[in-house]
Amino acid sequence: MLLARLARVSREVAAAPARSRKIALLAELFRDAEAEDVPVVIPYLAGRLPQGRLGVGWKALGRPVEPAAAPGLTVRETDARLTALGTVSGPGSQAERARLVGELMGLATEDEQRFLRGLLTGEVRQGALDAVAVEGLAQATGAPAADVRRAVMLAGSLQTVAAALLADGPGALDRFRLTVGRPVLPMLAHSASSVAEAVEKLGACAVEEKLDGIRVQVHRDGGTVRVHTRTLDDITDRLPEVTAAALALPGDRFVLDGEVISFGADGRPRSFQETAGRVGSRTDVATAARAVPVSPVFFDALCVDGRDLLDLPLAERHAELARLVPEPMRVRRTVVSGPADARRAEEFLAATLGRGHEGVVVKALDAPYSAGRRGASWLKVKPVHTLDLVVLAAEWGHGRRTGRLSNLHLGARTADGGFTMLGKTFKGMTDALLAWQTERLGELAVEHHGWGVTVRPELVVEIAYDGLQRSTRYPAGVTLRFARVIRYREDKRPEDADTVETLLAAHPEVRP
DNA sequence: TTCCGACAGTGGGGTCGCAAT
DNA sequence: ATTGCGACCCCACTATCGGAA
Repeated sequence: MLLARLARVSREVAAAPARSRKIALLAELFRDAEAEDVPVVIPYLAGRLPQGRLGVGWKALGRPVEPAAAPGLTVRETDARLTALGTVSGPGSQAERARLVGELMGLATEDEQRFLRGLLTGEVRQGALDAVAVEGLAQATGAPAADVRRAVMLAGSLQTVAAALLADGPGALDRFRLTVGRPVLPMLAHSASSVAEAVEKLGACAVEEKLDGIRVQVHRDGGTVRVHTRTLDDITDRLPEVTAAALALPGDRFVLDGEVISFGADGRPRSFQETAGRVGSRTDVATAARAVPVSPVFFDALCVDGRDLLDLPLAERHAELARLVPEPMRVRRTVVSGPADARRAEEFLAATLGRGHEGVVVKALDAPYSAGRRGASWLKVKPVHTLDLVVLAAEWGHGRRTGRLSNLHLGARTADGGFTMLGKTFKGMTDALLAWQTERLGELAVEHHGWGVTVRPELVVEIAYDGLQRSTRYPAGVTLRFARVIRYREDKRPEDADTVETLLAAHPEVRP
């Protein structure tokens, strides 16, 4: 199959607003793909490369290359060239990668170049990723969409399921069961603004402490342990403590879900930055482990003694977890019978925050483990802080925000009457707000740049954030975590904005 | 008919590893 | 030795479609 066909379908998918139309377009393409092309066609139209990321970003893409006049690239040749590109390393590799990318682009038409750039940067912007591709695959093969989706979650891979399905038909889906050693996509949580709201929605529930670390899925099959991240990356080699802990448990074949976090000598959790730095270290793991030892803390069991627990209610899965994993290696929790009991949940949240943790996750006791989904039966609750800050600049948006000033530079007042930048945010804006701020900031602009505008520091905006973290990028030595816009405060003047001093005083645990 | 669940898009900051300077 | 890029951790929020209620 020619790459040009994929590029054209991708453009049509992007242009079709209806999800059903996107699915139909993908299904048609998948039906026409030859068996050898399937392992490439499916991920490409789901906006991903089968090889994963190749070390090519905007810089390596470089200057535009003169496009080919007529399409000639096949899907298979493209894939072969990108596979070769992915193996390049060592001195001179950046230039070599750029050369190979340029060579490939030179063989591609303008349409194909656009598609390839999207794939390489991970931004195809066609309004369809894995979920829509799954529906398309189901339609192309006549298999029930729910069954295909479930197989993908259990396989942790769309292309594995696609290849099996197109080769052997819907019967192949039965092969995809929870298997120790093969990671499944983890269940995720929605947010709730308060514990009371969460308990109101869920009824009888468990309230568990939310640790600010790295999500892990741990598989043990006899003497073999594998540790995977939320995106199913294998990080076993970086976390010897987790392997040791899993091997010490009184079970032979199990899959556990939990968090890895580092505790300080005082028993309190270290900052997310410290834990993440440790988990990210892979060159000298032994040294990193001495400096920042980590502990696994589990909250769910997907499989125990080889028995699949996914469809059991949380209450039963937790009973299995408690049988296998001793107390200190489990997340603290309390069980609440319903809204009438919500005060106990509030107290538990307060105690959890007092221990230095991030918040809680409220989970319905009767809910199964919805692998790969952001189920409504898990609700996280974290305290939110707010500040009044001043807009110092704004950047032009991309995609659907093209032509709008989007990303705001946020400043806090300093003692000398000036402002210091604390970070940026693009979150929390409606289309109407984007239009309004584009207009208003245009009026306040003092300098126009390619990236946006700097403005007179006059507009006050109320910002929500999750906490402070240390920063080497910003002059105050701190930055806001997960900053988002609540609303503009036109009733406030810049001299009413919050100061760096009050901000630092509110977060004594963070020292710039 | 209205409501709501699921998705995709739009980017944020930090840290590490690696190659280039 | 330092700098810059890319990958991958953490993530919030809005718009939209389409099925559920």
